[in-house]
Amino acid sequence: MSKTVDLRIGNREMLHNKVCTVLRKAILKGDLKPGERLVQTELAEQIGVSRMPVREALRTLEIEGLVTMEPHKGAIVRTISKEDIVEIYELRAILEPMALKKGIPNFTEEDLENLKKYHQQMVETDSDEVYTELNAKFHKLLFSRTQSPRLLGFIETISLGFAQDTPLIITGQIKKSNQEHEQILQSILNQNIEQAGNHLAHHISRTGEELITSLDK
Amino acid sequence: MSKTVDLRIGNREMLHNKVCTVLRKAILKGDLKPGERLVQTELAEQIGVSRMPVREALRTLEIEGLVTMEPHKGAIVRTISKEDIVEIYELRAILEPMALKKGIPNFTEEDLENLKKYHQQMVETDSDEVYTELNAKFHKLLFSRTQSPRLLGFIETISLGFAQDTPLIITGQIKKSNQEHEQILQSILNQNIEQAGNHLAHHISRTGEELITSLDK
DNA sequence: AAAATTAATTTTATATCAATATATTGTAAC
DNA sequence: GTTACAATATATTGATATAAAATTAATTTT
Repeated sequence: MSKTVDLRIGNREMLHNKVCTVLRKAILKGDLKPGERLVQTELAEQIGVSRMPVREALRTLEIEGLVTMEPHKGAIVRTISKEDIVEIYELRAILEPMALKKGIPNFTEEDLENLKKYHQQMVETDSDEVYTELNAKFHKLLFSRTQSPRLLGFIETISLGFAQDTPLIITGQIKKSNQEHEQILQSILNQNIEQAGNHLAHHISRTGEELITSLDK
Repeated sequence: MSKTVDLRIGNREMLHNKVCTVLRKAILKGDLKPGERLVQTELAEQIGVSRMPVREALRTLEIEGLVTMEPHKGAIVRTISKEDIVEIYELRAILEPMALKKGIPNFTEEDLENLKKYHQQMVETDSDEVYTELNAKFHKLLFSRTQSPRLLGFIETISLGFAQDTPLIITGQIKKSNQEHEQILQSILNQNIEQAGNHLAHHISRTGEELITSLDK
Protein backbone atom coordinates (compact mmCIF):
# COMPACT_ATOMS: atom_id res chain seq x y z
CA MET A 1 0.00 0.00 0.00
CA SER A 2 1.37 3.40 -0.94
CA LYS A 3 2.30 5.47 2.09
CA THR A 4 -0.06 8.40 2.62
CA VAL A 5 1.87 11.39 1.39
CA ASP A 6 1.69 14.50 3.51
CA LEU A 7 -1.28 16.12 1.84
CA ARG A 8 -2.99 17.47 4.89
CA ILE A 9 -1.21 20.81 5.13
CA GLY A 10 -4.25 22.32 6.74
CA ASN A 11 -4.03 19.96 9.65
CA ARG A 12 -0.35 20.56 10.12
CA GLU A 13 -0.92 24.14 11.13
CA MET A 14 -0.52 24.51 14.83
CA LEU A 15 -3.59 24.88 16.95
CA HIS A 16 -2.58 28.17 18.53
CA ASN A 17 -2.09 29.64 15.06
CA LYS A 18 -5.59 28.67 14.04
CA VAL A 19 -6.95 30.09 17.27
CA CYS A 20 -4.96 33.26 16.69
CA THR A 21 -6.44 33.67 13.22
CA VAL A 22 -9.96 33.14 14.51
CA LEU A 23 -9.56 35.70 17.30
CA ARG A 24 -7.81 38.22 15.05
CA LYS A 25 -10.62 38.08 12.53
CA ALA A 26 -13.20 38.43 15.29
CA ILE A 27 -11.47 41.52 16.65
CA LEU A 28 -10.90 43.15 13.26
CA LYS A 29 -14.48 42.39 12.23
CA GLY A 30 -15.74 43.92 15.46
CA ASP A 31 -17.36 40.80 16.90
CA LEU A 32 -15.06 41.23 19.86
CA LYS A 33 -15.38 44.87 20.80
CA PRO A 34 -12.71 47.19 22.18
CA GLY A 35 -12.57 47.10 25.96
CA GLU A 36 -14.14 43.65 26.07
CA ARG A 37 -12.54 41.17 28.43
CA LEU A 38 -11.29 37.99 26.83
CA VAL A 39 -11.72 35.18 29.31
CA GLN A 40 -9.57 32.22 28.42
CA THR A 41 -11.99 29.52 29.55
CA GLU A 42 -14.87 31.09 27.61
CA LEU A 43 -12.89 31.43 24.40
CA ALA A 44 -11.50 27.92 24.74
CA GLU A 45 -14.97 26.49 25.13
CA GLN A 46 -16.44 28.51 22.26
CA ILE A 47 -13.63 27.57 19.87
CA GLY A 48 -13.53 24.01 21.06
CA VAL A 49 -9.94 23.70 22.28
CA SER A 50 -8.14 23.74 25.57
CA ARG A 51 -6.89 26.87 27.27
CA MET A 52 -3.22 26.65 26.36
CA PRO A 53 -3.52 27.37 22.63
CA VAL A 54 -5.83 30.26 23.53
CA ARG A 55 -3.20 31.66 25.88
CA GLU A 56 -0.48 31.47 23.27
CA ALA A 57 -2.75 33.08 20.70
CA LEU A 58 -3.53 35.95 23.08
CA ARG A 59 0.17 36.53 23.60
CA THR A 60 0.70 36.80 19.85
CA LEU A 61 -2.21 39.21 19.56
CA GLU A 62 -0.68 41.32 22.31
CA ILE A 63 2.52 41.66 20.30
CA GLU A 64 0.44 42.66 17.29
CA GLY A 65 -1.18 45.34 19.41
CA LEU A 66 -4.72 44.00 19.24
CA VAL A 67 -5.07 43.13 22.92
CA THR A 68 -3.41 44.14 26.17
CA MET A 69 -2.53 41.65 28.86
CA GLU A 70 -1.77 42.14 32.52
CA PRO A 71 -0.49 39.47 34.91
CA HIS A 72 -3.31 37.74 36.73
CA LYS A 73 -5.80 40.12 35.18
CA GLY A 74 -6.13 38.77 31.69
CA ALA A 75 -6.58 40.12 28.20
CA ILE A 76 -8.82 42.89 26.94
CA VAL A 77 -9.39 44.04 23.37
CA ARG A 78 -7.35 47.15 22.78
CA THR A 79 -9.10 50.30 21.62
CA ILE A 80 -7.47 51.41 18.40
CA SER A 81 -6.94 55.14 18.69
CA LYS A 82 -6.00 57.72 16.09
CA GLU A 83 -2.51 57.69 17.58
CA ASP A 84 -2.29 53.98 16.85
CA ILE A 85 -3.12 54.53 13.21
CA VAL A 86 -0.58 57.32 12.96
CA GLU A 87 2.02 55.03 14.49
CA ILE A 88 1.17 52.10 12.25
CA TYR A 89 1.49 54.13 9.06
CA GLU A 90 4.63 55.88 10.28
CA LEU A 91 6.27 52.54 10.91
CA ARG A 92 5.04 51.04 7.66
CA ALA A 93 6.34 54.04 5.73
CA ILE A 94 9.81 53.40 7.15
CA LEU A 95 9.98 49.62 7.29
CA GLU A 96 8.30 48.53 4.04
CA PRO A 97 10.49 50.70 1.79
CA MET A 98 13.53 49.48 3.74
CA ALA A 99 12.54 45.89 3.03
CA LEU A 100 11.72 46.64 -0.59
CA LYS A 101 15.10 48.23 -1.24
CA LYS A 102 16.92 45.32 0.35
CA GLY A 103 14.79 42.81 -1.56
CA ILE A 104 14.76 44.20 -5.10
CA PRO A 105 17.97 42.37 -6.10
CA ASN A 106 16.31 39.11 -5.07
CA PHE A 107 13.21 39.50 -7.23
CA THR A 108 12.78 36.66 -9.70
CA GLU A 109 11.20 37.03 -13.14
CA GLU A 110 8.15 35.32 -11.71
CA ASP A 111 7.92 37.89 -8.90
CA LEU A 112 7.99 40.75 -11.39
CA GLU A 113 5.33 39.06 -13.51
CA ASN A 114 3.15 38.64 -10.44
CA LEU A 115 3.56 42.27 -9.42
CA LYS A 116 2.51 43.33 -12.92
CA LYS A 117 -0.40 40.91 -12.82
CA TYR A 118 -1.68 42.11 -9.43
CA HIS A 119 -1.39 45.72 -10.54
CA GLN A 120 -3.24 45.08 -13.78
CA GLN A 121 -6.00 43.23 -11.97
CA MET A 122 -6.35 46.07 -9.45
CA VAL A 123 -6.76 48.54 -12.31
CA GLU A 124 -9.42 46.38 -13.92
CA THR A 125 -11.53 45.19 -11.00
CA ASP A 126 -14.71 46.84 -9.74
CA SER A 127 -15.00 44.81 -6.55
CA ASP A 128 -13.71 46.43 -3.37
CA GLU A 129 -13.18 43.03 -1.85
CA VAL A 130 -11.05 41.79 -4.72
CA TYR A 131 -9.10 45.04 -4.72
CA THR A 132 -8.31 44.76 -1.02
CA GLU A 133 -7.05 41.23 -1.46
CA LEU A 134 -4.87 42.12 -4.44
CA ASN A 135 -3.54 45.19 -2.67
CA ALA A 136 -2.46 43.04 0.29
CA LYS A 137 -0.75 40.57 -2.05
CA PHE A 138 0.99 43.37 -3.94
CA HIS A 139 2.39 44.97 -0.79
CA LYS A 140 3.35 41.63 0.72
CA LEU A 141 5.29 40.66 -2.37
CA LEU A 142 7.02 44.04 -2.40
CA PHE A 143 8.55 43.59 1.02
CA SER A 144 8.82 39.82 1.32
CA ARG A 145 12.01 39.26 -0.68
CA THR A 146 14.26 40.91 1.86
CA GLN A 147 16.70 38.60 3.62
CA SER A 148 16.26 40.40 6.95
CA PRO A 149 14.18 38.15 9.18
CA ARG A 150 13.68 40.69 11.98
CA LEU A 151 12.60 43.42 9.60
CA LEU A 152 10.19 41.02 7.93
CA GLY A 153 8.80 39.94 11.27
CA PHE A 154 8.15 43.52 12.34
CA ILE A 155 6.32 44.35 9.12
CA GLU A 156 4.16 41.27 9.34
CA THR A 157 3.38 41.97 12.98
CA ILE A 158 2.12 45.44 12.05
CA SER A 159 0.19 44.29 9.01
CA LEU A 160 -1.61 41.50 10.82
CA GLY A 161 -2.57 43.74 13.71
CA PHE A 162 -4.59 46.10 11.60
CA ALA A 163 -7.54 45.72 9.27
CA GLN A 164 -6.37 45.68 5.68
CA ASP A 165 -9.56 47.06 4.23
CA THR A 166 -9.75 50.39 6.04
CA PRO A 167 -8.04 52.33 3.25
CA LEU A 168 -11.09 51.67 1.12
CA ILE A 169 -13.12 53.99 3.33
CA ILE A 170 -11.51 56.84 1.47
CA THR A 171 -13.17 57.98 -1.71
CA GLY A 172 -10.88 58.39 -4.67
CA GLN A 173 -8.26 56.38 -2.85
CA ILE A 174 -8.19 53.61 -5.42
CA LYS A 175 -7.35 55.81 -8.40
CA LYS A 176 -4.44 57.50 -6.60
CA SER A 177 -3.21 54.20 -5.26
CA ASN A 178 -3.16 52.69 -8.73
CA GLN A 179 -1.09 55.59 -10.02
CA GLU A 180 1.36 55.20 -7.16
CA HIS A 181 1.56 51.45 -7.61
CA GLU A 182 2.38 52.11 -11.25
CA GLN A 183 5.24 54.41 -10.23
CA ILE A 184 6.61 51.86 -7.76
CA LEU A 185 6.40 49.10 -10.34
CA GLN A 186 8.17 51.11 -13.03
CA SER A 187 10.98 52.06 -10.67
CA ILE A 188 11.50 48.40 -9.80
CA LEU A 189 11.52 47.33 -13.46
CA ASN A 190 14.12 50.05 -14.15
CA GLN A 191 16.20 48.75 -11.24
CA ASN A 192 16.00 52.20 -9.69
CA ILE A 193 16.07 51.01 -6.09
CA GLU A 194 16.16 54.34 -4.29
CA GLN A 195 13.29 55.72 -6.33
CA ALA A 196 11.16 52.64 -5.75
CA GLY A 197 11.67 53.03 -2.01
CA ASN A 198 10.74 56.70 -2.09
CA HIS A 199 7.59 56.05 -4.08
CA LEU A 200 6.52 53.34 -1.68
CA ALA A 201 7.23 55.52 1.36
CA HIS A 202 5.20 58.33 -0.14
CA HIS A 203 2.37 55.98 -1.06
CA ILE A 204 2.06 54.65 2.49
CA SER A 205 2.43 58.07 4.13
CA ARG A 206 -0.25 59.61 1.93
CA THR A 207 -2.65 56.72 2.55
CA GLY A 208 -2.12 57.12 6.28
CA GLU A 209 -2.69 60.86 6.22
CA GLU A 210 -5.85 60.56 4.17
CA LEU A 211 -7.14 57.87 6.49
CA ILE A 212 -6.54 60.13 9.50
CA THR A 213 -8.28 63.14 7.96
CA SER A 214 -11.20 60.96 6.88
CA LEU A 215 -11.54 59.73 10.47
CA ASP A 216 -11.63 63.30 11.82
CA LYS A 217 -15.12 63.77 10.48
CA MET B 1 -0.42 43.72 62.76
CA SER B 2 0.21 46.00 59.80
CA LYS B 3 -0.91 44.47 56.55
CA THR B 4 2.04 43.35 54.41
CA VAL B 5 2.26 45.92 51.67
CA ASP B 6 3.07 44.64 48.21
CA LEU B 7 6.84 44.77 48.52
CA ARG B 8 7.62 41.57 46.72
CA ILE B 9 7.90 42.99 43.23
CA GLY B 10 10.46 40.33 42.41
CA ASN B 11 7.95 37.60 42.99
CA ARG B 12 5.32 39.26 40.87
CA GLU B 13 7.39 38.78 37.76
CA MET B 14 5.97 35.97 35.73
CA LEU B 15 7.75 32.67 35.67
CA HIS B 16 8.18 32.56 31.91
CA ASN B 17 9.86 35.95 32.04
CA LYS B 18 12.35 34.75 34.60
CA VAL B 19 12.99 31.63 32.52
CA CYS B 20 13.39 33.79 29.45
CA THR B 21 16.01 35.94 31.19
CA VAL B 22 17.91 32.88 32.34
CA LEU B 23 17.97 31.32 28.88
CA ARG B 24 18.81 34.60 27.16
CA LYS B 25 21.80 35.12 29.43
CA ALA B 26 22.94 31.54 28.87
CA ILE B 27 22.79 31.98 25.10
CA LEU B 28 24.47 35.38 25.05
CA LYS B 29 27.15 34.17 27.44
CA GLY B 30 27.75 31.15 25.24
CA ASP B 31 26.79 28.47 27.74
CA LEU B 32 24.19 27.35 25.24
CA LYS B 33 26.05 27.16 21.95
CA PRO B 34 24.75 27.93 18.46
CA GLY B 35 23.23 24.89 16.81
CA GLU B 36 22.53 23.27 20.15
CA ARG B 37 19.11 21.71 20.57
CA LEU B 38 17.04 23.05 23.44
CA VAL B 39 14.96 20.21 24.82
CA GLN B 40 12.07 21.49 26.87
CA THR B 41 12.12 18.73 29.48
CA GLU B 42 15.84 19.12 30.09
CA LEU B 43 15.65 22.88 30.47
CA ALA B 44 12.59 22.66 32.70
CA GLU B 45 14.33 20.20 34.97
CA GLN B 46 17.58 22.18 35.10
CA ILE B 47 15.81 25.44 35.90
CA GLY B 48 13.37 23.81 38.24
CA VAL B 49 10.05 24.66 36.65
CA SER B 50 7.49 22.91 34.51
CA ARG B 51 7.63 22.81 30.73
CA MET B 52 5.02 25.44 29.95
CA PRO B 53 6.96 28.51 31.11
CA VAL B 54 9.94 27.12 29.21
CA ARG B 55 7.86 26.90 26.06
CA GLU B 56 6.62 30.47 26.36
CA ALA B 57 10.15 31.66 27.02
CA LEU B 58 11.42 29.87 23.90
CA ARG B 59 8.74 31.55 21.83
CA THR B 60 9.84 34.96 23.07
CA LEU B 61 13.46 34.11 22.29
CA GLU B 62 12.41 33.12 18.79
CA ILE B 63 10.92 36.56 18.22
CA GLU B 64 14.14 38.10 19.51
CA GLY B 65 16.04 36.02 16.97
CA LEU B 66 18.06 33.99 19.44
CA VAL B 67 16.50 30.62 18.66
CA THR B 68 14.62 29.06 15.78
CA MET B 69 11.61 26.84 16.30
CA GLU B 70 9.97 24.36 13.99
CA PRO B 71 6.66 22.62 14.64
CA HIS B 72 7.13 19.29 16.37
CA LYS B 73 10.88 19.60 16.00
CA GLY B 74 11.76 22.00 18.75
CA ALA B 75 14.10 24.88 19.33
CA ILE B 76 17.76 25.27 18.46
CA VAL B 77 20.11 28.10 19.29
CA ARG B 78 20.47 30.33 16.28
CA THR B 79 23.91 31.01 14.87
CA ILE B 80 24.42 34.75 14.86
CA SER B 81 25.93 35.62 11.51
CA LYS B 82 27.57 38.79 10.26
CA GLU B 83 24.37 39.48 8.31
CA ASP B 84 22.44 39.38 11.59
CA ILE B 85 24.69 42.02 13.12
CA VAL B 86 24.38 44.20 10.03
CA GLU B 87 20.61 43.89 10.24
CA ILE B 88 20.47 44.62 13.95
CA TYR B 89 22.49 47.81 13.64
CA GLU B 90 20.62 48.91 10.53
CA LEU B 91 17.34 48.57 12.35
CA ARG B 92 18.62 50.21 15.52
CA ALA B 93 19.97 53.13 13.49
CA ILE B 94 16.49 53.73 12.10
CA LEU B 95 14.25 52.89 15.04
CA GLU B 96 16.09 54.36 18.02
CA PRO B 97 16.42 57.86 16.51
CA MET B 98 12.76 57.67 15.50
CA ALA B 99 11.81 56.92 19.09
CA LEU B 100 14.16 59.59 20.45
CA LYS B 101 12.68 62.28 18.24
CA LYS B 102 9.15 61.35 19.20
CA GLY B 103 10.08 61.21 22.88
CA ILE B 104 12.14 64.36 23.41
CA PRO B 105 9.06 66.52 24.17
CA ASN B 106 8.18 64.08 26.94
CA PHE B 107 11.51 64.22 28.74
CA THR B 108 11.19 65.40 32.34
CA GLU B 109 13.81 67.42 34.21
CA GLU B 110 14.67 64.22 36.05
CA ASP B 111 15.23 62.38 32.76
CA LEU B 112 17.64 65.04 31.57
CA GLU B 113 19.48 64.96 34.88
CA ASN B 114 19.79 61.19 34.61
CA LEU B 115 21.11 61.38 31.05
CA LYS B 116 23.75 63.87 32.18
CA LYS B 117 24.59 61.69 35.17
CA TYR B 118 24.99 58.50 33.10
CA HIS B 119 27.14 60.33 30.58
CA GLN B 120 29.35 61.84 33.28
CA GLN B 121 29.79 58.45 34.95
CA MET B 122 30.69 56.84 31.63
CA VAL B 123 33.38 59.47 31.09
CA GLU B 124 34.79 58.87 34.56
CA THR B 125 34.68 55.09 34.95
CA ASP B 126 37.55 52.72 34.23
CA SER B 127 35.51 49.53 34.47
CA ASP B 128 34.28 48.00 31.22
CA GLU B 129 31.47 46.31 33.08
CA VAL B 130 30.20 49.54 34.63
CA TYR B 131 30.52 51.30 31.29
CA THR B 132 28.43 48.66 29.52
CA GLU B 133 25.71 48.92 32.11
CA LEU B 134 25.62 52.73 31.97
CA ASN B 135 25.64 52.68 28.18
CA ALA B 136 22.59 50.40 28.15
CA LYS B 137 20.79 52.70 30.62
CA PHE B 138 21.68 55.77 28.57
CA HIS B 139 20.37 54.33 25.30
CA LYS B 140 17.28 52.90 26.96
CA LEU B 141 16.38 56.25 28.46
CA LEU B 142 16.94 57.94 25.11
CA PHE B 143 14.30 55.89 23.33
CA SER B 144 11.94 54.98 26.16
CA ARG B 145 9.95 58.23 26.38
CA THR B 146 8.23 57.73 23.03
CA GLN B 147 4.50 57.13 23.22
CA SER B 148 4.61 54.57 20.39
CA PRO B 149 4.16 51.16 21.95
CA ARG B 150 4.89 49.16 18.79
CA LEU B 151 8.06 51.08 18.05
CA LEU B 152 9.19 50.63 21.64
CA GLY B 153 8.45 46.92 21.48
CA PHE B 154 10.51 46.48 18.31
CA ILE B 155 13.49 48.29 19.78
CA GLU B 156 13.39 46.27 22.97
CA THR B 157 13.07 43.05 21.00
CA ILE B 158 16.21 43.88 19.07
CA SER B 159 18.18 45.07 22.08
CA LEU B 160 17.38 42.02 24.19
CA GLY B 161 18.29 39.64 21.38
CA PHE B 162 21.86 40.77 21.20
CA ALA B 163 24.72 40.97 23.65
CA GLN B 164 25.09 44.51 24.92
CA ASP B 165 28.77 44.23 25.66
CA THR B 166 30.10 43.33 22.23
CA PRO B 167 30.84 46.95 21.27
CA LEU B 168 33.56 46.91 23.89
CA ILE B 169 35.57 44.53 21.75
CA ILE B 170 36.56 47.52 19.70
CA THR B 171 39.59 49.44 20.82
CA GLY B 172 39.13 53.18 21.07
CA GLN B 173 35.38 52.67 20.92
CA ILE B 174 34.76 54.19 24.32
CA LYS B 175 36.39 57.54 23.59
CA LYS B 176 34.47 58.02 20.34
CA SER B 177 31.24 56.89 21.95
CA ASN B 178 31.63 59.40 24.74
CA GLN B 179 32.10 62.21 22.24
CA GLU B 180 29.01 61.13 20.33
CA HIS B 181 26.98 60.79 23.51
CA GLU B 182 28.04 64.34 24.36
CA GLN B 183 26.75 65.56 20.97
CA ILE B 184 23.44 63.76 21.39
CA LEU B 185 23.02 65.12 24.90
CA GLN B 186 23.75 68.71 23.86
CA SER B 187 21.27 68.53 20.97
CA ILE B 188 18.59 67.32 23.36
CA LEU B 189 19.30 70.07 25.89
CA ASN B 190 19.07 72.62 23.07
CA GLN B 191 15.73 71.09 22.02
CA ASN B 192 17.22 70.48 18.58
CA ILE B 193 15.22 67.36 17.86
CA GLU B 194 16.33 66.66 14.29
CA GLN B 195 19.99 67.06 15.16
CA ALA B 196 19.69 64.76 18.17
CA GLY B 197 18.18 62.08 15.95
CA ASN B 198 20.91 62.45 13.36
CA HIS B 199 23.66 62.21 15.94
CA LEU B 200 22.12 59.08 17.43
CA ALA B 201 21.68 57.48 13.99
CA HIS B 202 25.30 58.20 13.15
CA HIS B 203 26.48 56.90 16.52
CA ILE B 204 24.70 53.58 16.06
CA SER B 205 25.70 53.17 12.41
CA ARG B 206 29.36 53.85 13.15
CA THR B 207 29.38 51.41 16.08
CA GLY B 208 27.86 48.76 13.84
CA GLU B 209 30.35 49.31 11.05
CA GLU B 210 33.32 49.19 13.40
CA LEU B 211 31.98 46.01 14.96
CA ILE B 212 31.68 44.41 11.54
CA THR B 213 35.20 45.35 10.44
CA SER B 214 36.60 44.16 13.78
CA LEU B 215 34.90 40.82 13.21
CA ASP B 216 36.42 40.45 9.76
CA LYS B 217 39.81 39.74 11.26
C1' DA C 1 23.30 -2.39 2.05
C1' DA C 2 18.78 -0.34 1.65
C1' DA C 3 14.11 -0.02 2.97
C1' DA C 4 10.61 -0.54 6.12
C1' DT C 5 8.80 -1.25 10.47
C1' DT C 6 9.07 -0.62 15.32
C1' DA C 7 10.68 1.75 19.54
C1' DA C 8 12.22 5.98 21.76
C1' DT C 9 12.21 10.55 22.37
C1' DT C 10 10.12 15.00 22.18
C1' DT C 11 6.73 18.08 21.24
C1' DT C 12 1.73 19.42 21.40
C1' DA C 13 -2.61 19.45 23.66
C1' DT C 14 -5.65 18.46 27.58
C1' DA C 15 -6.91 18.16 32.29
C1' DT C 16 -6.00 19.19 37.16
C1' DC C 17 -4.34 21.99 40.98
C1' DA C 18 -2.86 26.39 43.27
C1' DA C 19 -2.43 31.37 43.60
C1' DT C 20 -4.34 35.79 42.66
C1' DA C 21 -7.72 39.20 41.62
C1' DT C 22 -12.50 40.61 41.18
C1' DA C 23 -17.13 40.81 42.88
C1' DT C 24 -20.52 40.37 46.24
C1' DT C 25 -22.30 40.65 50.60
C1' DG C 26 -22.42 42.20 55.25
C1' DT C 27 -21.26 45.48 58.83
C1' DA C 28 -20.25 49.85 60.77
C1' DA C 29 -20.11 54.73 60.69
C1' DC C 30 -22.14 59.02 59.34
C1' DG D 1 -31.15 55.50 55.23
C1' DT D 2 -27.08 55.83 52.70
C1' DT D 3 -22.27 55.37 51.95
C1' DA D 4 -17.81 53.52 52.82
C1' DC D 5 -15.04 49.87 54.27
C1' DA D 6 -13.92 45.10 55.22
C1' DA D 7 -14.40 40.18 54.86
C1' DT D 8 -15.79 36.36 52.37
C1' DA D 9 -16.90 33.94 48.15
C1' DT D 10 -16.45 33.35 43.33
C1' DA D 11 -14.14 33.52 39.15
C1' DT D 12 -9.97 33.60 36.48
C1' DT D 13 -5.38 33.29 35.62
C1' DG D 14 -0.74 30.86 36.44
C1' DA D 15 1.67 26.53 36.95
C1' DT D 16 1.99 21.52 37.03
C1' DA D 17 1.17 16.98 35.60
C1' DT D 18 -0.67 13.72 32.45
C1' DA D 19 -2.14 11.91 27.84
C1' DA D 20 -1.84 12.02 22.66
C1' DA D 21 0.52 13.05 18.17
C1' DA D 22 4.60 13.45 15.58
C1' DT D 23 9.30 13.02 14.64
C1' DT D 24 13.74 10.88 15.05
C1' DA D 25 16.56 6.89 15.92
C1' DA D 26 17.24 2.09 15.85
C1' DT D 27 16.52 -2.47 14.59
C1' DT D 28 15.12 -5.97 11.62
C1' DT D 29 14.10 -7.97 7.31
C1' DT D 30 14.52 -8.39 2.47
